[in-house]
Amino acid sequence: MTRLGSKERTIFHMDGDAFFVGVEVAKNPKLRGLPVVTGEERGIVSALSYEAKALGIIRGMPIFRVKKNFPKVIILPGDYASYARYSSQMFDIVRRYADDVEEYSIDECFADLTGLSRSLKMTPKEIALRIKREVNQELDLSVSIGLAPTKVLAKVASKWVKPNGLTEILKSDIANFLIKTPIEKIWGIGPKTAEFLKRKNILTAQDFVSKSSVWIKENLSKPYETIWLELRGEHILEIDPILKTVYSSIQKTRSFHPATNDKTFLLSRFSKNIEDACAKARHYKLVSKKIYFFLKTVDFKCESYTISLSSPSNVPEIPIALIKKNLNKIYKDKILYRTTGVVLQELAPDSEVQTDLFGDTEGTHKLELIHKQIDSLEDKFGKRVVYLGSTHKALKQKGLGTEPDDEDRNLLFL
DNA sequence: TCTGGGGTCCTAGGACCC
DNA sequence: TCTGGGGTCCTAGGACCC
Repeated sequence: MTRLGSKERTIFHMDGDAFFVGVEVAKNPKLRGLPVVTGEERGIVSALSYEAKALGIIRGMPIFRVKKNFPKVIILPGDYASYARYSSQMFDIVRRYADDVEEYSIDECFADLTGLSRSLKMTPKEIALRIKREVNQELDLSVSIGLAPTKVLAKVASKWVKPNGLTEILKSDIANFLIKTPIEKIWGIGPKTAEFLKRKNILTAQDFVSKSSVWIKENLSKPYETIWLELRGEHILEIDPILKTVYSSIQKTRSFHPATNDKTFLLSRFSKNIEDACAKARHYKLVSKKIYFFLKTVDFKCESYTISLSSPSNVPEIPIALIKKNLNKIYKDKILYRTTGVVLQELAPDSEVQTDLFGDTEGTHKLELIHKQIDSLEDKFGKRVVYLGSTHKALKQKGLGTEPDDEDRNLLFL
């Protein structure tokens, strides 16, 4: 009998190199070797090639500045359908070798290689090399891979050599890596905690793991204790191979320029947020019990309010009316706002919710049927062939979002 | 990094109850 | 009239991730 608990693990982490741009180059090899950025549709750089990085461009830089200062850079809009396709092909290659693959984000995955060496007659490093080569040859994508006893260490490893790297951290060798890892580079330690730790003279990951367990418990919350253990080589975080089809919340937010305090306009933005969020909820067959909505001011302050629905729903009409009614809870006259956003919370599968047709005083059921029809129209004719009249104003302003001209669109007034 | 959008998880503290 | 100690549940908000 083997005892899994006591066994050394080999955790694999793979990270796409400049993934969005990588896919663009794979789609169009003429772009190879050129400075390329994506994010045109958002107005800021979301991904950039290493050639673009070498020029001094960074993530989040406004596109207009790229155009002005770096006229030779190729600027592309995001093509998320392609990214998703390449992503799943990439993960499928990992699945040729490992059973449990966790799709952590569109360009990252974890896998447990423990025990595979025997059956595959390869070392973990050889397996990783095979995966890397297959991703390379079949998808024309470059990835960096880390191998280590835990997930947190595997993240350290995959970042060690980039792009196109392969790094293994052996248990006996952990300290050598941690000495050279600044505290703020550790997965799960963000700016706030890094600042706190630095004030305590903890500058590297090695400084961090040298602290006693008591000190960690007294000074930090639970997630940091997990990180502390994992950095010491103790396996805590499991690989979670369940595919993401259930959301616990769905969020839609959009910023606009210039900032405004025009209530009618803000309401139309909320209307669009709600429409989009509800469409996604219907797509995943989820209904929401609570609507959280917020305004962000020009100086990035947030005012929010939560509304509970009398019955779970995924149609936009009722939430929109409720936001309209409650807007004054968060809206102040003289303040300029730059963002509206909504979050559908407490999501549950719509099958679990009994539609109470007799108590349906608000006509919810009818609305659900109408929206199902609209959804299938959109499948056929494209997004936003039909939308609510209350959203119209949000789409009217040009250059705000990604929407095409709306001249010949159909409005639905309810 | 002068700041876009979409997520998750954890905690402190209030409300309420015995 | 004043009062202890403890539990649960919920919510808002912080921190972090890609």
